[in-house]
Amino acid sequence: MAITIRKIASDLNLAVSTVSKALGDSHEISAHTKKRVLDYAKSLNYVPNTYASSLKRHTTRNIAVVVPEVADSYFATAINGIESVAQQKGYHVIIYITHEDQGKEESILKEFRSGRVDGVLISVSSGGDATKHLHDLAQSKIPMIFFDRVSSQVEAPRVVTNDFESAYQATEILIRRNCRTIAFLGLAPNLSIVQERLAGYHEALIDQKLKVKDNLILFGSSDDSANIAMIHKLLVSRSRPDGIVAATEKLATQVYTVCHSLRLKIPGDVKIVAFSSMSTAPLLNPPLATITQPAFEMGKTAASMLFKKLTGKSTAEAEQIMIPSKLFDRKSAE
Amino acid sequence: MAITIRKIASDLNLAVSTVSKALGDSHEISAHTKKRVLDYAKSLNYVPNTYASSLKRHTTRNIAVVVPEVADSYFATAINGIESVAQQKGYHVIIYITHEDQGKEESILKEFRSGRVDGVLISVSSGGDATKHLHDLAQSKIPMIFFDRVSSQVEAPRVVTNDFESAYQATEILIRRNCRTIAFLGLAPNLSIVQERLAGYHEALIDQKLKVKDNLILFGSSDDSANIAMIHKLLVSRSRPDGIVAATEKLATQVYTVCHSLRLKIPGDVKIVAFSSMSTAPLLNPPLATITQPAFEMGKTAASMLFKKLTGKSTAEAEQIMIPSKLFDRKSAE
DNA sequence: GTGAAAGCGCTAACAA
DNA sequence: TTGTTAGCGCTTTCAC
Repeated sequence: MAITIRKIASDLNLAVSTVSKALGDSHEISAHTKKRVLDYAKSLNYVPNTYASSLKRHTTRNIAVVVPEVADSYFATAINGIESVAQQKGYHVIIYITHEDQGKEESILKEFRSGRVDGVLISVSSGGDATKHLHDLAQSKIPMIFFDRVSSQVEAPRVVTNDFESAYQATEILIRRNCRTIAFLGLAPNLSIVQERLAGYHEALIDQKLKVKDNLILFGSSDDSANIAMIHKLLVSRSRPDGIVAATEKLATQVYTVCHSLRLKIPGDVKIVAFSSMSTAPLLNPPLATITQPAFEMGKTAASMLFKKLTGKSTAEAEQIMIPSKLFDRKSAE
Repeated sequence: MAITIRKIASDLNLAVSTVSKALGDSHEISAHTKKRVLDYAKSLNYVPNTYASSLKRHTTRNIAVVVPEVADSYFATAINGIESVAQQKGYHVIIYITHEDQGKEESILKEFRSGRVDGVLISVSSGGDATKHLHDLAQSKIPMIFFDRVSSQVEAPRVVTNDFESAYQATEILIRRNCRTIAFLGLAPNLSIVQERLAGYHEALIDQKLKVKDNLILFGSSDDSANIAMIHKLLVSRSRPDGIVAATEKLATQVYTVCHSLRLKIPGDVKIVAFSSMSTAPLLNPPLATITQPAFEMGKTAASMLFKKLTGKSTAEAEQIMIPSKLFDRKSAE
């Protein structure tokens, strides 16, 4: 049996409420009693039962972070950012991984109505177009903030990066380096970020009077070998691109793998710029030119927005914060 | 106000206990009543309040994962493994990041006595030698399993990899490739895994009749620029090594960075083998020879051990499971 | 098969 | 300043 407030109260000949207030450093309690309670509690190694107080107060000090994947430098770093502010505020971070599976995402979000968490930070999965579960949660009492992968259908505060401009820049740089057949590799086309990046790519091509060819726009999945096969096919086809804009780091490394196996030279045969937060990008062979998202900052900002909502200083419903990415021009695009 | 069991009961003209049992699919309840309750609950989108039931049952369906870092491929992948079994068992994973700070680790572990989690998986931080907090938790009712970075001072089940043999192999391969001045780069020397790896390195040198030189054994920290400076100093010194065994992937990439800036050739000037789970190791310049730990498996196994303890099929106190790492010989060691 | 009631550990009115 | 008391929403005897 863990030690409870009641035991402290009876041992000290006090009422439970007195002890509760003393522990909560209430001004109603005399300094003397407070000290007595605190000292005794410490000597007993008292730790309050979170569940009891959660039940009573309808608040949990837990926040949920829902991500498609955790072994990915963007999400791992964003989680770091989130955790840094959560920890500072005394909140706990529960991680939910959807593995790009919308069914999982739905059941996860549904659970949130059980009161296990006070708020939710989410980067949506690519597996599907349904938004009902997001709507339901947005409608509920529990605040939700999107980060990175947002849903344009659902009203909720969000933190994003400048995907459109970044993709535009990435494409432009390839054009400037004389690429004329530039492919775009994205994850599922239903993802907001993929749409934005694709649009940026598209516009850059148009602006530079290059044709947009559908067969150069490819969408991967979370199945690695399928992606490899897709990229392989692209790179052996007659319309082999001389430049690639990759919307995720996974796709970029897969391009590297395929190029190595096909003995294609980067950047000689094909140049590439990728959206990626990998710290090893400069160490790759060749160094990978990247659009580096401010992952840590985005996590931090999203968490701060959530805490603002939790403490009532509510951010407006559809508030959006944009934190720009940075282009690092490296060998792979030269 | 969320909808509760009581509302269902009164709407259906039943007792709360009946509803509770029906929801729990108890055999005491008639099929007819069960259906009535279940249907109505579903129509109301009823979700039970986890906190109330946790308070009552003294169990939370939460497990804690305590790691030094999350933006590291080993830990990220291990978390994936843990989450895969937790999700399947209907448990939630709360992530705690110590950032290699033992003070943080202590306060995190202390919180666990509040009943927020049913069990703990931990990979200890490097920042200090204290073990009291680990002892305290091991002594408490809440089960704890070590994975990867264990404490040799504290009795608890653990899952590890064959650090000693792996380091031995890594060192041996460098010797076979004619390295004669082999350095060892580790994190804090108080870490079990660093000790094991160092011992393996040590023994391989002895077995091959090479001298062990203290100035070739270096310990890094979580301060990147300090590590870089340390490595830089090592690589410009008169006793510059011709081989390096790096105990973590961070240190390995830092060696790459320094070598690039010093124009030192890998493997020509210095060869390197590193403990790492990076998926990009083969894509580095040059491809990095690695000891790859079974991160996902280790996470999965640790989680399974924990669930065994939670469900009473208790694993013996000091049970240890070892899952071997694999050596990938690549260009950096040739 | 169903219901009444006690209580998990804590908080917060309200009373003293 | 301190104490009494009524719950938070649920589970679980035990009685009907």
